[in-house]
Parts: sequence; C-alpha cells; structure tokens
Amino acid sequence: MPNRTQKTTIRDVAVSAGVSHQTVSRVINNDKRVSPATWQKVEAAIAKLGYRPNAIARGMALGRSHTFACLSPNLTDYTFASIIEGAAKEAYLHGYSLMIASAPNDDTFTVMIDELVTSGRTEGLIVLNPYADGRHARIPASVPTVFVGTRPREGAIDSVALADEAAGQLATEHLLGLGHQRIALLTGPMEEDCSQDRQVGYCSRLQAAGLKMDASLVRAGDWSAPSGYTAVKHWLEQKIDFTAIFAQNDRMAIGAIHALQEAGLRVPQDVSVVGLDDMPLASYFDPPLTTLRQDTFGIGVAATRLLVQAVENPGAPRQHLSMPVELVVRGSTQRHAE
Amino acid sequence: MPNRTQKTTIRDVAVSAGVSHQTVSRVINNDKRVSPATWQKVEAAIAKLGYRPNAIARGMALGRSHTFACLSPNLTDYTFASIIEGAAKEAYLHGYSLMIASAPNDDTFTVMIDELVTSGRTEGLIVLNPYADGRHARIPASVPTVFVGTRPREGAIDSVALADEAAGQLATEHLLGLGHQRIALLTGPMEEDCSQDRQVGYCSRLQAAGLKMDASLVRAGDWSAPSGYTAVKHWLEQKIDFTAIFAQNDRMAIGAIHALQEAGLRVPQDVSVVGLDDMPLASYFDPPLTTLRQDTFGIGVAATRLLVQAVENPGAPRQHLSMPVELVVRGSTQRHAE
DNA sequence: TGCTACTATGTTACCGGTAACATCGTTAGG
DNA sequence: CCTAACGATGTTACCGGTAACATAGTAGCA
Repeated sequence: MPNRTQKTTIRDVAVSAGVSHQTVSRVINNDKRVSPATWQKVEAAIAKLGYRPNAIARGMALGRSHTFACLSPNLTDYTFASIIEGAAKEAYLHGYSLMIASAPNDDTFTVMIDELVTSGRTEGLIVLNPYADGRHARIPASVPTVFVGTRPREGAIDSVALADEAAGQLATEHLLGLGHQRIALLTGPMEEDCSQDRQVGYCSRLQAAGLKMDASLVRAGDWSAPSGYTAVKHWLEQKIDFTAIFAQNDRMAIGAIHALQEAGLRVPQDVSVVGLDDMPLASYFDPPLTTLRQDTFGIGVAATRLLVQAVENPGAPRQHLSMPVELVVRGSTQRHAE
Repeated sequence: MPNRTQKTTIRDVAVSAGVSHQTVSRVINNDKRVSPATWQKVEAAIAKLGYRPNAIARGMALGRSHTFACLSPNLTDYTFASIIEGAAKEAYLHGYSLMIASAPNDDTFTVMIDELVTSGRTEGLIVLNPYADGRHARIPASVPTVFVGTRPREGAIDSVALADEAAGQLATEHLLGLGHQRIALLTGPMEEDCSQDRQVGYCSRLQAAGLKMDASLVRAGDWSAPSGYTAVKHWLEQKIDFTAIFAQNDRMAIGAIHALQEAGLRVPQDVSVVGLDDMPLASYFDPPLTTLRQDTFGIGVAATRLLVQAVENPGAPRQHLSMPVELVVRGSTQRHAE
C-alpha cells in the first residue's frame, strides 16, 4: 500500500507497465480489446502505484461531471433532510455525487443555480419545494431537473410528490369516521402545491359526507409549530367551534396542541388532532401524535432515479410520481363524545 | 438574454471579441493588464454570448476543484443537519461547493472517501463524528480534513467540538444547585469523545461538590430516544435511587422522561431531567425540556472556515476550536423537594 | 535618436483523461 | 500463397480552461 502523496496519472501507469496511456485507459474502462497479458501488467502497475482515475479530468473529457445538486429551502427540517438523505444514497448507487445547498429565498437560489449549474459543475438538479417562491422560474431550461413536492405541470420537468390529495382525504376520513363534523384545517403556505392539494382532499371528503365547508375553519400557517399555535389561538379567541383539527404537518400540529392545552382543552378528549409527516419523535409528545406517515427517504430515492433517467436518456418523456401515505393512529385523536 | 442551449467557451468569446482566448481569460480573472478598450469589448462579447466559465475545466487547469465534502453518519439528526447547513452556507461564501454523503458505517465511509477524495473530486473534508467507529483511520493523510465532534488529537487534522467538558459541568452544576445529589448520567456511545468529555465534566462537578461517583448511576445509550427509555427502565427495575438525570442529548432525555412518566413518576416533581442540544421542538414536550443549547450552525461555519484555511494555507499549524454551550432552563428541572 | 523597460496581447503547452484513427501482426478464406 | 479482416496497441487531437513565454508597440531616459 504505497503512500501516494502526489497524484499518479494514467501516463505514469503507462510508463510503469510499458504500454501506452490509451491501453491503461482501456483497462480502467473495462474495454475488452486488451490482451489478458497486457491487462495483467496494467493492473499490476495500477496497484503498485496506487493509481486512481481523476474524476475531474474524466468529466472534462466526457463533458460530464457525474454530479447532481439538490437545492432545498433548508437542510434541517426533517422532511427535507430525509429526502436529501434518500437522494444522496441513491445518487451514489448510480455513480453520481450529490452537492447540496440551502436557499431560503429565490435570490439565494438564483446565485446557487449559477454556482452549481451554469458553471457546469452539475448535470442534474433536484429542487425541493420549487413553488415556495419564484424559484421554479429561475431554472435554466437546459438542465435536467426533478421537482419534489409539486403536482405535475406542463413542461419538461419530472416531479415527485406525496399523494397530497389522498393524504387530505385520509386524514379527513379518519376524523369523520370518529364522528367529528367541525374539523378545522391548518394548511401550509397556500403558494405551495401540497397545501392546496391537501386542502382539496379535505374538502372533497367533507362534501362527500354532506358537510358544507366553513371558511372560518381554515387557516394557513408556515409549517412551523408557532404558526400552528397562533392559528389555534385565533380560532379560540374568535370562539369558533370545532372538535378536531387536521394540521398539514406535524410541527403545526404540535403547536396547535400546545395552544389547546394552554387554553385548558384536552387532546384528544376535547379536540382531536391529526398531523402529517410522522416526524421522528411524534410518538413522544403528549399525547402521542396521530399522523400520516410519508416515506420521505423513498421520495428522495425516487427523485434521484427520475433524474438519472432524465440525464442518461434525455429523449424519454417526463414522469410524475405520486407517493403513498399511511395513517398512523396514536393518541391525539379519539371518537367525538356525544 | 440569449437562450444558450449549448456551452459557450472562452474561445467563442475570443473570436466574437476579436481577441485571443487568453485575453478573455485575463478579463474573467480580473487581470488588470488588459487595456480598458479591450476589456470592454470582451465584456460585451461575454454578455452577448451569455458566457460562463466552466468550473470543471478551470478546476482541471488549476488542479483544484473548489469543492469540499462533508461526511456524516446521517443527514437527518438535527444536530448533523444543522452543522451541515452551516458548513454549506460558509462554503459557498468562500467560493466552494459542498458535497454530502452519509455513511452509517466505516465500510460505506471508505467507499465514500474513495468516491469523493481519492478521485480528486474534492479538496477538503469535513467529517462529523469520526470516532463513532473506525472511520477516522480511513482518511488519506494527504487531504485537508476537519473533524467535528472530537477533542484535539495529535496529527495534522483540525477539529471543532462543543466545549463538552464544560457542558457536562454546566448541566451537573445546574442540578446540584437545585439540591439534587443522586444524579443519573445517560451518556452517548462511549467510543465518542463527546460522551467521554461530557462525563468528565459531570464527574468533576460531583467531586467538587464532595459527592462520590456511583457507577450504577451511569449508563450509555446510542443517542436515540428508545435508548434513553431503556436506560431509565433499567434503573427503575434495579430500584436504583436518583432524583435527577443528565442525558447527554435531548432525544435520550425525551425517551427517559417517557419511561419515568410511564412508571408514574412526575417530571420535574419527582425527577428532574436535563438534556443537551436544544433541538427544535424541545420546548413543546411535556414538560418543556431544560437543556443545553449548542450552536450547531456555528459549528458548521467554524469547521468550514478551518478547512478553507487548511486548504489555502497548508503550512499553517492545525487549529482546534471549542464552542460554548448555554443553559436553557425550562420545565423539566426543579428544586429537589425536602 | 537609440536603447531599455514596460505594457498589451498573442502563442504554445499543459492539466488528465477519452475518442478517433493509424499501425502492425496474425489468422482465415479463396 | 496472397490478401482481407480482425485483434492488439499506439498516436494524435481534443475537452475548456490557465501558466509561461514570446512578441510587438510605446514610453522614458541617456
């Protein structure tokens, strides 16, 4: 195991093996048109010198960087982090590296695009929550891109999203099935597709149950716990009547529960609460949170697969994936009394 | 704004501006030895063609990729995610991109090193929790590296860590100050420096208070909530007596509280619990968690700064940073009754 | 005025790979 | 036995930048 401090090149190996650098190139690319004897000599030289092909040079010659970038509003929200983890794992499996950047707003986003895409560093892009702001419009048309968290749209961009409408239906159904009729809805920012679609699911189930939508029972948050807290505070102050809440994510659900408890209401005895995400410690809150589980890791994996296909097979038609959700019943919901 | 589909090169610009490609190179590198008139012609051509320098080619010519990699056991633990976010932000500020990979074990880690470092893709490495397993030994000596979460060691590697010993002291002091004398300690895996150092801080404060260490009051977890739960279960089954717990991270603290409550013990009336991290929803648990806040984002920033220095100034001596912690008192601790 | 020194710009080579084509020796078929 | 075809290997050019050196023109000074 030689202690290579400085880089060995393909030509060093060639000299050492007594062949041309091209023959070495053939060996490392598994090109069979090399005789077994030569092959062995080359392999021996590679081992002796501890040679490793330089990915940058290869990328240069091939015009391919074998690198993707994933742009996320942030890296710390569990949902994003987990999608990124799935994307990274799958990328490496396919021989790609993954660069990451968080872009809280679309100006930063534009800078990142320039840094990562226009500069030729990456050959594909995964964008989480592209409709959180105007960032979806800042993506060069020429770069293969997968959107995560959007419903299918026109244009040459793949997408992966939760089955948001089904999720909205499932949560609403669960609460309706428990006898709740006044179900408040706590949405994410209404610019985002998932907020809209989850609401559509909610509405459709209410209608199917013969209930009329009550606009005063719907409020938008920003996915954070405090925004859930604030929304519930508002409802309570307005003396709006409800027996259940469907929060479109777990953090807002937690904030909502906090506000309820602070007001002396018991969860689930007085108000049932359903979240969405099944974040890691969801079962450790008081009460343990009933929620919808989404396979965020799987979403990341799926996004990368789409991107690999888009990069390696540009002619193929764009795809739009919808990932299932699953209801996890814990302690924050119960049958409506009376 | 031309709709560049295919890449414009420096020579295209040169032709368009009627100069040599080298002159274009000078302009984009802000080399002043170009006359104002020529400079303008070049800039005009760049704008007209929408030219952007290719980072790969530049990296190739310079032998520098301007890319770092961050290797973490996973991306979803808030602590890691937040460090990575800090590292990424700071990296872009200095003109570097950041690749990420999660490596749950040291075999994966070795593969990643090969993929990212040996291949020449990255010129610097940030390794989170290098002593979680044998991964610290798998890093080529030639690549500038910063360890996060280790105490300073011999060798040519920078490090950033929490002031773990001080953190252990602070938590213990807080509980001692509340009159607790039988303080249980829930550590992370003992292979990790931070577990050891936090314990050292704990011990030193107990001794300073004239209390003797009781080995039965110390158990190791794996940072997860269930491991905290299990440890407390064990203590309770063994009828071991304690009035407070210092859990070395928040998740274990949450698990511990869960076990206590399940056994009918009240937190903080019967047992006080201190965590460490101040993870996002720490204040939303029941009771709100008293904990030590660490500036994980700042740790990531600091790590990147060290790495930039190490890369750009290889001769300089290695540095070891220690980041402060801060006590956040909430509802999970109170004065020991009687 | 002639020569040096400096400024602005061009030319060539190189980074470390790969592609395309060239060459040479051997084997198979007419 | 001659030659086409093929297999193994080498040579050259190129990817898109940068460095090093070369050159031409101009200004400064004896």
